Amino acid sequence: MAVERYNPRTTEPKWQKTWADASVFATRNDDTRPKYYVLEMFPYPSGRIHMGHVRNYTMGDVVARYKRAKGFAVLHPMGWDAFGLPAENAAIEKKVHPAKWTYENIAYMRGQLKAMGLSLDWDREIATCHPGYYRHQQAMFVDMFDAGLAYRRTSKVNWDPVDMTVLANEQVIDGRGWRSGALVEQKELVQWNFRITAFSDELLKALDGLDRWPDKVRLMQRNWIGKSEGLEVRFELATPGPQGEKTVKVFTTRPDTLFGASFVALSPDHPLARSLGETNADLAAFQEKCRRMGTSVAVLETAEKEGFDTGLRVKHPFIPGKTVPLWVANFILMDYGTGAIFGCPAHDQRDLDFARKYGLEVTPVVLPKGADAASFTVDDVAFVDDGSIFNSDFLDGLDVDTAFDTVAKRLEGTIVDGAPQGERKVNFRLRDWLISRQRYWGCPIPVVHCDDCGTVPVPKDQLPVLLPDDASFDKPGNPLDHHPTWKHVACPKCGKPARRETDTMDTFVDSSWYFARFTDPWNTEGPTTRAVADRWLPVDQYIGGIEHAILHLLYSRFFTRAMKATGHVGLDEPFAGLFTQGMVVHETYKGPDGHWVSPADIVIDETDAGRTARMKDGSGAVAIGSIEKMSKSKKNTVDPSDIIATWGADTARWFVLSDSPPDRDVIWTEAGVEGAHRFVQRVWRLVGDAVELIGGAGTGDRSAAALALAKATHKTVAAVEDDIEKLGFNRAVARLYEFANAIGRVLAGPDAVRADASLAAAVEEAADALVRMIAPMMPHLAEECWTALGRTGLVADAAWPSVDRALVVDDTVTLPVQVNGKKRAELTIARDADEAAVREATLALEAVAAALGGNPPKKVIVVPGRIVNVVA
RNA sequence: GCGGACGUGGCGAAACCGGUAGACGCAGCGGGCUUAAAACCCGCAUCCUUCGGGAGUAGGGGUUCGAGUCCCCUCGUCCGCACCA
Repeated sequence: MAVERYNPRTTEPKWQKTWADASVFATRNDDTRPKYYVLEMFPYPSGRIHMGHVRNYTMGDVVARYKRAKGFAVLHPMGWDAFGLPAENAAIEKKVHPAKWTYENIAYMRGQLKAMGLSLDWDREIATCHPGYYRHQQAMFVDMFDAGLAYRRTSKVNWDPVDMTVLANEQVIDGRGWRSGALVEQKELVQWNFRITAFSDELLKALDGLDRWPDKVRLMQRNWIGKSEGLEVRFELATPGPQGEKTVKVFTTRPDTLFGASFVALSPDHPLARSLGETNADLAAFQEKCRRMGTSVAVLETAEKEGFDTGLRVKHPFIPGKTVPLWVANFILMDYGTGAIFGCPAHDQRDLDFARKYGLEVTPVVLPKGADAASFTVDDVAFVDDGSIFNSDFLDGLDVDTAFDTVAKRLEGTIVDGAPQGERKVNFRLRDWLISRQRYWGCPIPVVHCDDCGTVPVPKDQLPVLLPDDASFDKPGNPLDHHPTWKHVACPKCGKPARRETDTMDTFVDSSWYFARFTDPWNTEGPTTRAVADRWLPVDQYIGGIEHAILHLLYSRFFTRAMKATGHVGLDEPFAGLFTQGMVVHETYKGPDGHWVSPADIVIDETDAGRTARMKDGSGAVAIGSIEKMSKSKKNTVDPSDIIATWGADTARWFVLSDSPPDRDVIWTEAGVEGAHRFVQRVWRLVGDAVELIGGAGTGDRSAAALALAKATHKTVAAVEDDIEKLGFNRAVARLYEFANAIGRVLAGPDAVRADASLAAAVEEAADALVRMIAPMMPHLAEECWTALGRTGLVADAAWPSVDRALVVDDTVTLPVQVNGKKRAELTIARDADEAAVREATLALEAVAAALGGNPPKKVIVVPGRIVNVVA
């Protein structure tokens, strides 16, 4: 028997055409079967797909094809997150219009995705930069404006004074603009925001119901929202501030430590700090220095803690005559709480670092359990846990919670400057969502500014507000702002000359509702068609990178609520199931000249002595570096198109599913790909070999060999099904390898199969099941095998094999037998044997008897179906 | 700095609820087939060992009849931090 090698290069395009011609994966909105919506995070059209996309879309495709086989009406669409910075950078650097650049990238990447053989409904394809998409986004912005969910306020941005442009945080490198190298300044602009904080509590509470989300993502979102219950305390200034300020309001979650307060600190942008700065040149210089740090929280908080003593003092609320100094400090954020804190160094690490640096008092007021009040001191490590309060007058002896309440009650009842000195307050870390971007390639914010009428939303019948095609990118600043005519319009209300808003929306807005648009992308009247959206949503399984754990997912959760409030959808939570997949990583290599070199240019030699590498062109030895995220700068990328051209899409798909658990990083290796390809050929050979032996009528009782194979088949189907349901693709792959080995062992003896009709029938069943099971993972190979087996139709339309439960469970089990927790023997016994029988059989074992040495066991622990442990 | 995760053979991993650590794959080694090579097939493979056994899941401690799994501490790596997507 000679089976030709399987040739993916001819086979894969053939089946892709077959699927496309028959519209196999086009989903009808009137399909009445139970629905299943599987979605992968749509790509940014950067130019070419990368291995991360291959992994992400393969996983989604396995789920989509599996659910189709299980009888669901599957919605599995694809689109493009098409607005964004790189298109504008390309316009500046390569003089190509962002639209042209973007649409060309989309065309190329669409071809790459199609070559992967994904079961996508391409009829629903959308691009967020298309007016047919963003017009609806503008309409929803107007709805949200009317509902009070969109508003303007002043916020800080990173300003590049040379390029005269706003910089993204990633464009600020060591405090300087990435292109100009100029020191970045903080600048205040009036900008548009979405009122996500209106939903703070709800977004927090609803996390509990998202039981098909990873716990880590829910925890990260919980911490991000950051609900904390505390107290606002107004400290009285010992002498009034320059504007006559009498008090400073701080927010604290630890009022119990008030007696340990040794300073009060203001954000450099706190109104009182500002007014003090007006008359104090040194303070103004300090504030100026703080403003040169950019706006990134990570930078602000990792910077060396610095402060400035204003010279003013505030009165301690409880200790008559005591005052503490008022500082301005660089690590106090104006956006959180009241922009001011009181510092209790003994019980807060950051305050302690600050106090040690500036020689401020450190008074411990919470005593750890068992510590001695007379000798307890705090040196370099703050004590932040619970304990009993001391050094604190009327709080002494109380625990932290009780002291909190006592302080709160006392301050609520104290009147300072005409108001209670303390007020209980629930504070959130979550800030409103700043959506204004001073950029061209984004969705224009549909608003007109009129001197008489103020801020006027563009009426819906005048939407979309289109981007002008003829923008110029060679001048610094926002192309929309310096466009000669675009922003000059008549006020929609009074008709007088007015100005368009020139800010565009954050691209996170685009990706906050695309999943809803996919349900009816053909609707020209509105963003969604309610009945259709309500049928398909929520997304049953959403798959994407962990890097989106907070922002994209939280914004989408908010936007869905906003869409509900404005009547566009009928649900709160867009994603019922979430899976976050790991990255594709690769070894790095440095060539003889010390520069990074591409894996495509080297050869790896593996021997007993280890792995070495050299240049393919013979130019010298290559140093093998660490395994890192694929990146252009380190040249450790692999182009999916090259892989598909060389090995075929099925090989690439199989590899990214096989090697690592899907939520962990997978290391791309050439050897691993070769292994995956060997399996492709192996399946093809197995099916070819099986075809020669099957087709007879397998009737009557099964032989022992046939029963064994049938059991292997049904156990494998049950296990693979379970694995795919849990997205454990690497486990499913391992089981399919084992199953192929089992089939291979039977096919190695073809004469035995020919002599045993029941075995031939079992082989046919096994081959049939194997093909159906690999179909979601290697769809082209599966179709080819399906045809070879003589099946009609497409395996893409075939059902998932059903499991005969009677063949999955065995009559006997083999239990490990431990003595004192160490394995000493095995016991094979009837599966339904009761505990007494297991105990008796265990004690009769030679190894157990020897270990006991004639003494009775102290204890025998029998865990049914699992283990026996004898305690001697 | 804050928040979140991860760490198991030469390598990627498996072990689902606290119950046989290392399934499956990669690389390696030995053998078969072959004039030869590739492909393919079979086998060996955590470490130490006096061959009885002992040690072992980043390191240290704890709970338990039993810990890779639970708890505490330490170390290392990775992700996010609000204008990259």
